[in-house]
Amino acid sequence: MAITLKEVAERAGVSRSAVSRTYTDGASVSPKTRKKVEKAAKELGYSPNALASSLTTGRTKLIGLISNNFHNPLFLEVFDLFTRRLQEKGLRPLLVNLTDETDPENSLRMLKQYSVDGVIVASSTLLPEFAKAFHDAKIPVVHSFGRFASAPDVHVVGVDNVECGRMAARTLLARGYKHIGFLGGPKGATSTIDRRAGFMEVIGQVKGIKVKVSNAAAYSFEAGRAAMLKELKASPAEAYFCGDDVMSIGALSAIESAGLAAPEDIGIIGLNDMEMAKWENINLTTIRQPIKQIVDSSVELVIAALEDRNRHPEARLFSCQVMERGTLRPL
Amino acid sequence: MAITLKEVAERAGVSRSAVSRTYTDGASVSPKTRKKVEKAAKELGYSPNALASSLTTGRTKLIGLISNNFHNPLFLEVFDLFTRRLQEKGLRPLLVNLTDETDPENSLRMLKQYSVDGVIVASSTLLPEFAKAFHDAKIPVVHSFGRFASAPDVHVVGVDNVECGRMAARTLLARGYKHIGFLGGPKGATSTIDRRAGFMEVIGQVKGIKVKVSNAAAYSFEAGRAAMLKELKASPAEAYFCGDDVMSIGALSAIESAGLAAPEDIGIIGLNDMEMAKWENINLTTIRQPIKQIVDSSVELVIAALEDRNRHPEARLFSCQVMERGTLRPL
DNA sequence: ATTAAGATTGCAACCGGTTGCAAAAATTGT
DNA sequence: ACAATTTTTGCAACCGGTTGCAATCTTAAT
Repeated sequence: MAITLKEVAERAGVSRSAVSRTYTDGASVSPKTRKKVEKAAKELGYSPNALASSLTTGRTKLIGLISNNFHNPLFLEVFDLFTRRLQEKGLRPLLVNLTDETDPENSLRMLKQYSVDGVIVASSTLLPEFAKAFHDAKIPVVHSFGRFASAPDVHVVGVDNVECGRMAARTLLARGYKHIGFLGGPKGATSTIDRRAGFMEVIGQVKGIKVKVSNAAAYSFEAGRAAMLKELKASPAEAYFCGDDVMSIGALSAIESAGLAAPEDIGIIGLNDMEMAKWENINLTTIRQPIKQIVDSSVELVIAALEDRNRHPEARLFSCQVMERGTLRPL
Repeated sequence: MAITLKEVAERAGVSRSAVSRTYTDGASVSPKTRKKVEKAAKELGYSPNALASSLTTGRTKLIGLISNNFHNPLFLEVFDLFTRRLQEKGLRPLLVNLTDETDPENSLRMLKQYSVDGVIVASSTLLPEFAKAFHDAKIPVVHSFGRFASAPDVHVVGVDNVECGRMAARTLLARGYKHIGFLGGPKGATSTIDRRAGFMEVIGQVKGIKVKVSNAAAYSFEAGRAAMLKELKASPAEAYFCGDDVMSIGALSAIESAGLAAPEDIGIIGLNDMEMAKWENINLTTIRQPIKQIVDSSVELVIAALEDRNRHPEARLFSCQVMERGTLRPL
């Protein structure tokens, strides 16, 4: 077993409180005792047990990081950013993979058992109700990449998907496309619903534009490819706004398989700007989500939420930006 | 604050021990008390505090999952598998991102503070010494995707990289390539060193084969692309064994940029078989690492290690397999 | 030198559980 | 019905820390 407070205290010839106070900042310890304690601690190789201390302090510095996006390369970047940022802030991510099998009920209970200080739900496909369950259980929660609401139930950090839809539509129109397609993610996904609304709103304001709407079965390569192959059989549009980058790459692959090319025959604009999008052989024109800012802001917000448990639910939105690359014809 | 044991005990009209025993399997409780306790617990919404119990039991069911591969898409799959598997076994992954800035010392201390039951180091680029530090600190550790050693210091689960190198060489030779290239990952990476050894061993046994060896700066798209662009300037080989799939895709992109094609002009064989490798527009011939087996075996091994702390360090190797796709000329 | 104020210290109770032990209750056998 | 077992139960100590409080020690001021 590891070295304990008591052993250090004995070796240093002081009380257990003295040792404890040495490792609690703001506590009163004389430089002399501190020195003695630190010496003893070093000799024994002592490091305080964070879990034991959490018992009395009520803080574990554990943050539940919940996601169900373990197949979207963007989320590898997201996890990278989250883990780094949390580490920087002295917090530890307890990772939960919300697969279809694990029922949410269960992961909530588990996170309660480990008394996490707060929870970050990182997913665009998860329902707001899920995040709300934590809120109801009095656990500070922020829904990262969640759906915007003007009076949210829980803290949300993400992008305005409606605006993304508008942006995509404007981008396509500006390039003179007259017959355009919305190739969304799964029909039920709130992100898809919102983007579609913004998209149609802009298109609706312009005369003489033909629109096609369809949905892929998932935000995945295969689904994107399948959906585009289907499009290509019926009369395809001139350019598509795809659900996300992975789907876009699937669509590009379908276009290529059909002996066509982007942007010459069909234009594609994606969404996310994951690292891969700028690989030279993909070179995808896409709408960038500022994931670093979203992550940093989420962490900041969860910290704020656990400092003030009654903080009013807040929505933080970041604006996206078109990354001009090679899958849409030039302006 | 959450409901505690004591409150449940009072409500159920039993002692605290009775409540505790209700949630400890193997403990002796009569069906009658159990029922009373469960009723009270349900009414109050009680769930036991795992951290408090860890104090006396010495088990947290927390497993440190350490990695530095947050830019390799394969590792998203790996994390997916690890989190699922650990969850299935009732264990919780505490994720640590070992960036260049965070010194290892630090993460060791942190994991001690959270008294994780065990640690899984998931990385092929991390030195065995790092994993050993945990071993020395008496924390059960398995180095997943680590370097094979016949008398390992610590549990290792992975593939035999020397054999992978041989396999790659044989595959290229079987296809009649006479001038072949080894385009490794970073020079110091043990995985690269081992694969190169196996590769050269096989090549050395055959007469009349010309070999070129070079290294990319990292297991990354950019590095793979840069390295291949450099190759293309000097007289390139007919086919290359690339460090991994991401590098391979970078190399393919370089080939394409140069107006050449794979496999017609230059053949490529990668390593890993990440999901993306089978995307139709990539269609990479590669050597598959059985990551599911590696992950499952790692979890099993870390569990075994924490049940028997004196278990002798063990190396578990899995064999790889060539995935025949479209970037090498046919047999 | 004396006193008041401030800083430091140790005691003991507590955080939310677990567990060895002995007493109490239930079960078994005759 | 009674003794011998076996099960169940509560007490109390403990896990590794924190913290309010009162006692002690310093320091500064008169």
